[in-house]
Amino acid sequence: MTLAFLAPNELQELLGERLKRLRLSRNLDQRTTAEKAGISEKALRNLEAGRGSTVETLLRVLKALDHLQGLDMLAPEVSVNPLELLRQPKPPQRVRRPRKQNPAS
Amino acid sequence: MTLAFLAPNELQELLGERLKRLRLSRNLDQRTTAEKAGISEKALRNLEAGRGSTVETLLRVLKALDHLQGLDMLAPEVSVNPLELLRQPKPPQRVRRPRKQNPAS
DNA sequence: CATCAACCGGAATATTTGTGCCGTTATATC
DNA sequence: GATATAACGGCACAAATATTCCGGTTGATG
Repeated sequence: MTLAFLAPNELQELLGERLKRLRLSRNLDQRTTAEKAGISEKALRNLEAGRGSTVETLLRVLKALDHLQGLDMLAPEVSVNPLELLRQPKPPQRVRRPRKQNPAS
Repeated sequence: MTLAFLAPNELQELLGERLKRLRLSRNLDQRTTAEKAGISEKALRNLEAGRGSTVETLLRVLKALDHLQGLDMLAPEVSVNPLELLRQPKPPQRVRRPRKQNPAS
């Protein structure tokens, strides 16, 4: 809940700190981690400092830290609810907003 | 385990698909989601298509979808193990690799 | 089956991030 | 303490992403 009150760059910093702790717990230094991830040391430093990164950099680092399972929680894979499956043959591909009403007629 | 075999851009696509499903389950369209996140619709489309995004864009969208809790699983906050706390006053800030040996002497 | 809006992707430009290199800081060990 | 080196931050340039605008496609609904 407390996370919801943080600004985007504060969230980035928080994420960076946690990734750094994760790396340290794996007993890896920035050099070998960056090398394993296929990115530059500077990109890793920027990520850990919350200074801005790409999603690709983030995923590469997670993979290098053997922590890709975190993805499942970020956005869980579909659970095929057997009950819903009978009533909705195809899940909605798009959202429908209520039609605009004629103001006065 | 199966995630570990995917290439970075495949991971990005997978993440994008899941985020899109998450948005649809919230019954939100791209326009209002992007607006709520403070980004352009195109940036959201690129994210959902796994076409490359920044960490900031990702975090903004997660926040707009009320799914910041996913961060905890991505990189969990420190659990202050009371036992370790006694023996390690300060957690290591850096990793130490074995010292270079003198080849022959 | 016609309609309307949600969704999509391309192009041009602005902004941000990555890379490589550097000197500096600081921390774990001797 | 002295030392080795992991970690840090700045800068210039290359590369990637964001924004804006656009026309086209498609799926949910009347």
